[in-house]
Amino acid sequence: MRHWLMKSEPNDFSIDNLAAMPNGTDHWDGVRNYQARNLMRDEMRVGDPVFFYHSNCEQPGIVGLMEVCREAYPDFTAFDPTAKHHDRKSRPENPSWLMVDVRYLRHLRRIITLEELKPYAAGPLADFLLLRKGNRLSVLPVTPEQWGFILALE
DNA sequence: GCCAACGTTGGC
DNA sequence: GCCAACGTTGGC
Repeated sequence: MRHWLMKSEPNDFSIDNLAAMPNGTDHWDGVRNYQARNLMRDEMRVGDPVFFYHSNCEQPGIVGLMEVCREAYPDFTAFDPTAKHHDRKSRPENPSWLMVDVRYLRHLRRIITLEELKPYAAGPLADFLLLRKGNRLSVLPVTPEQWGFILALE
C-alpha cells in the first residue's frame, strides 16, 4: 500500500465539496501532467490513503484524508470542449489523461499548513516532495514515515 | 498581482 | 536534439 498527497484549489474543488458528494466519492479529474498521470496509472491502488491538500489559496495545507476507491481510467473531461481542462489531442479511443476515484474519509481536526510543515524539511520531512523547491506535482507519493509523522502533528 | 520554477511546444 | 518562447502552478 502506498500513501499519497493530492492537491486541489479549494476555489475549484475543496474537501467540503468532496464530503458533500454521494458516498463522499468523486472522480479526480483535471490532472494534466505526465508524471502525475503515470503515478496514478502505475502505482495507485484501491485502498491507498491520500492526504487532501488545498493549494493556491489563503492557507495552503493538508485538510483531510481520503482513499482511492477506483483505479485509473480515462479522464472523460479531457474530451469535452466546454470543460476547463479540455485537451483536443486526447481521444476516447486513445485517451491522453487518466483519473482515479477517491472517497472522503474525514477532515483533519485542524489544517496542517504548509507553513507548519516547512521547518521539518530540515529533519523528518527532508525528502518530502511537497517541500521541494519549485515542486508542482499535483499527485505525489508520501512515505509511510512521512505519513505517520504528519498525522502525529494533528 | 507578482514572479520563480517548472513543463510543453515548435522552429531550426 | 537544442533551446527560446510561452503557459501553468502555486506560494507569497
